[in-house]
Amino acid sequence: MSQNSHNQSSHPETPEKPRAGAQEVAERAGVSVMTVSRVFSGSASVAEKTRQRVLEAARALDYQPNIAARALRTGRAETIGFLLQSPGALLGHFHSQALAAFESVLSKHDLSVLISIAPEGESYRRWAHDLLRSGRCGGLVVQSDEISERQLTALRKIDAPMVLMNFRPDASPEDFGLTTVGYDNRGGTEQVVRHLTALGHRRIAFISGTPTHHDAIRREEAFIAVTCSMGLDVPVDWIRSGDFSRAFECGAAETEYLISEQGNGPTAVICASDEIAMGALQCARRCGIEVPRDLSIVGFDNLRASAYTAPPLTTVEHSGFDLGLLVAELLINQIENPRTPPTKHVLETRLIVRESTAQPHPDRNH
Amino acid sequence: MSQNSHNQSSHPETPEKPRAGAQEVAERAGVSVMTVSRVFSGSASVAEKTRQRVLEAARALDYQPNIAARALRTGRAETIGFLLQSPGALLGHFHSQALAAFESVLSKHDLSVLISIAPEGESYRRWAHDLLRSGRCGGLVVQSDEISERQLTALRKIDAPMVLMNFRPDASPEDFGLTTVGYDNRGGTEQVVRHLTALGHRRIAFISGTPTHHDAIRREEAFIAVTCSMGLDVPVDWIRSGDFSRAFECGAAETEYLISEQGNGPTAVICASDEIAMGALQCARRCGIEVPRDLSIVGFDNLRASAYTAPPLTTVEHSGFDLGLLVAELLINQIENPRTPPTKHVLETRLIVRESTAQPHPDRNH
DNA sequence: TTGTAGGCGTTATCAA
DNA sequence: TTGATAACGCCTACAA
Repeated sequence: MSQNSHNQSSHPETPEKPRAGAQEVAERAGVSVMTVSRVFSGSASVAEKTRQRVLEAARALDYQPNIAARALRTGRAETIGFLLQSPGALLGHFHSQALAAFESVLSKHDLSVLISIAPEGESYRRWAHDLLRSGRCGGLVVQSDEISERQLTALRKIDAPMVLMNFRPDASPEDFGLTTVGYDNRGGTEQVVRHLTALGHRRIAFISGTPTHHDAIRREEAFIAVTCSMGLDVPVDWIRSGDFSRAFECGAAETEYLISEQGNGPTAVICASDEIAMGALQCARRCGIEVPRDLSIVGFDNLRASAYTAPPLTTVEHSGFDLGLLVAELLINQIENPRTPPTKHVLETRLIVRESTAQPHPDRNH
Repeated sequence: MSQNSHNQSSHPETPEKPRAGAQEVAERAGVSVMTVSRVFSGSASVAEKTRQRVLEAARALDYQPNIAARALRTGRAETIGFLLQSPGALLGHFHSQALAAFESVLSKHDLSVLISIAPEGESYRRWAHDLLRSGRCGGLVVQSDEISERQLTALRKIDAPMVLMNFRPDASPEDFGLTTVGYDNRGGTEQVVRHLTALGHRRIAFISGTPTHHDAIRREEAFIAVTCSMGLDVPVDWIRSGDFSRAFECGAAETEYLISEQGNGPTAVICASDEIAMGALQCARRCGIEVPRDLSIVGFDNLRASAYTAPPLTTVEHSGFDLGLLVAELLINQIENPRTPPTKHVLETRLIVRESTAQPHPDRNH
């Protein structure tokens, strides 16, 4: 819409003119439009004195280069799409944190961030493709927590700056030809298991997340691999599948199942997220199971609330903020060097020990 | 960047051409570019048969109208800026929810959502103004939780579709000339106080949020007004100022202060947010104060975790999702009817009674 | 219902 | 270091 009737500016000599273009600025500064263009795009060299005159004229006229004209002319969109798989994705603290960090870096590079949530029933590829093709975006960040192999293959065909955020990074980047960033879920899980075994636990259960979610898959895989390599015996029904979108409920329900084998159940439960762990905590409380005396519970994510649960939760920290910074950096690099080969990045995680874990109670230990 | 080398499409007859324009589509369909334009902008009527031919040609060529050219020509940006006051704003579940809802509505109208976080040390007005002036945005949603009167006055001068999200709606819209949407903090607070007095509480304290935050201000004002009108005596130091950005810590610290007056302290504490209440809950637990027997605690927000605290939290629910939907609706209306007078909207809140509130313990009651 | 001409504001190219 | 010119792809007139 942009109805134009701005006529207040901190500058005294403001005109009533609705919208100044490079032409007006040029006239006022006594130069050509090209010089104005050069000053604002920073492309070629302009004599310092001329530059100042142009800038002054621009300020007086409240001039801003028209982004649409620029995009049309250069064929480059100064906007990066941040693609989320579902509306719920925004509610997770990690994507929010990543987005905030991402935006802060991009805005410093005069790049805008466009948010787009996956339209129901449309292929990932078409969605991403359309954003690029219409000129809306010059690059993409794709939240790929639950992306399938097929969708991934389709995405590879898209030739534009792109970073996959939180794709399960088990293959090498050459294998799928895309730059990815993710957490070291395996390392985090291993730290948790070692922490528990060091306390003396041998009977450890696992409550997983959404079965298609890469974080859940990786954490579960790692749990199995690590417990196995340590010679721990984990009954198959101690690995419970869960659902991140109904984390609390599911944590409670699965915990109820696990503690039903009185005296024979696990002495510790590792949850694929802190929210699941909070559900587990409530279930234990309701059933009269004391944490950590009767049961140790561990989460994953280190939400802010996790230091304030009863008892405070032992968990694995990983920073969405760092993720966002890294994604921004990689994307900008791809824009500046279009032929950069894809790379894979794994961010560190850190075990935070609080009060929800302790030695197993002697009565329940072997 | 958009290096063009897409050459895979579900359609068989895909060309190697990098990027089809309306011209190519027109040729292929045997019509003029104008007809193509009409088909895609839906502006004028086109014979159904022609329309189909054009659509088919477009599909074959993978044509998408160039958004920059359109914006340049029409002077209309099909992008709406969603302006946040701080990176932290994204972490609150309400803004995330609102954003998700907002995006879902806008995308149905072929409008894009641009995220922008307030640059440090730049005036609100300039920030908003630049986004509009550069043609990046055709309208704005401004998160105004902590906007000052001065900034507000400056914003009024901007003439573009705009909605203020969560501005303290105590003046009538004509007074400040801007459309605003917010929650009924007063009503919510009143419900909480009535709930507590109905249980028999007479000694009620309040832990507020960030002093400049409109929600905190309104909730605190409402608390004072309601307790006063009910003849409750609230010592001045029972109204504690807080900080939403350090909510947990501050909830714990202020609660510690409040319970230090053993036997003479409040029997109930109302917190300006659930996170503050979680801090309060932890403090009580640490100090051996049993909730709700010795102290009732109420929050505000109904976070998902609030049903899983120990004990589950009595709180006030308000929907960020509904907020986002309403904001979208109002903004679209302003775009379609540029001269719509500003309006003010207040969303309902709802008391959720859980287990953190109960009758005051006889020993501590008068 | 369809086509023709022109220009939106910027930058690439070439010349001075 | 600066300027003139053309073109980016689309849409608003108007004419047919």
